[in-house]
Amino acid sequence: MDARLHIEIDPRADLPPSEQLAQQVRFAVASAELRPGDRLPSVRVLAVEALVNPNTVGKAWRDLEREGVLESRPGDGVFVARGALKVCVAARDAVLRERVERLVSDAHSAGLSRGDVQTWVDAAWTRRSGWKRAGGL
Amino acid sequence: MDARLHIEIDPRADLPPSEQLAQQVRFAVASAELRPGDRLPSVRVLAVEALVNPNTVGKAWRDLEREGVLESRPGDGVFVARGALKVCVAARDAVLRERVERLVSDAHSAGLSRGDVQTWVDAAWTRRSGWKRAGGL
DNA sequence: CCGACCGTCCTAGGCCGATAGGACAGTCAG
DNA sequence: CTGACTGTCCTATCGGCCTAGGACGGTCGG
Repeated sequence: MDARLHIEIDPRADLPPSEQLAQQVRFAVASAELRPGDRLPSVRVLAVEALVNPNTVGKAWRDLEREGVLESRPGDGVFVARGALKVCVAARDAVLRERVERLVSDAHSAGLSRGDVQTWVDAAWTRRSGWKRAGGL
Repeated sequence: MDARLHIEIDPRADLPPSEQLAQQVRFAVASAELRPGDRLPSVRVLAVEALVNPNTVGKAWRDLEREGVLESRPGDGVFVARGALKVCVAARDAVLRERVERLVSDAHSAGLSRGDVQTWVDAAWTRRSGWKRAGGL
């Protein structure tokens, strides 16, 4: 039931730490790495691991609760909510499609060809998953 | 010689306005839309068009000058520097490859397949450039 | 020379988010 | 009950970045 998730926060990234935290949870739920009923690390424990302030973790948890991803039981812990998977899959698709959109838009206006981007995506994917066939998960 | 570039700033984006400004100039140079010797709009004029503060434009111009992209001639204007193209192409590739890397990394950890991303990229590109062949510009 | 434009610089303020540190109540094992 | 844990809340404070407004000197056409 207890989830051990390897959170990695980059304080210098474009997104604020609390949002990085929330997104990593959303993605973990969407990929079924986190499942409804799982208990997340406590605010203070995760704050130490992720090298952020407990309030920052609390903000992420609160945001996710408002989205229906988490369920908070004060005095007990925070848990992945029942309808979380559907919410997170939708959020994941929206976020990543938007990023693809902006990437392509910028690449296009910067003078890159379609093939350049395709090649880079392919190379990055291969580098990450070795030589497995397309159709991961 | 005078460059008319359509700058679009989103004050709510992840990147601060001055950085959006700088990147749009870098990309315009990389795509040869802006060429060495071209004069850029004055700080105050562009500030009005982009709906930002003149100081914000000034900061972007200053950053780009430090990179060797622009050349500032006080009392006259700012111009695209001689070695700008090489610098901007390198910067463009670095920035966009990094974004591809993070996109693929996130998509992978979020449970998406390689085909999902490839399809999205392809669709986005086609939507943008109609049905032209690969190898745009 | 003069005036309009240019980039640069400086001070002050506001906004947003993370940080620091503490206080509170609920839950649960011993 | 006690103590250790849980989430929540509140008040500063700090930092980055944009905003506001003004002042300075250089450049150039008339």
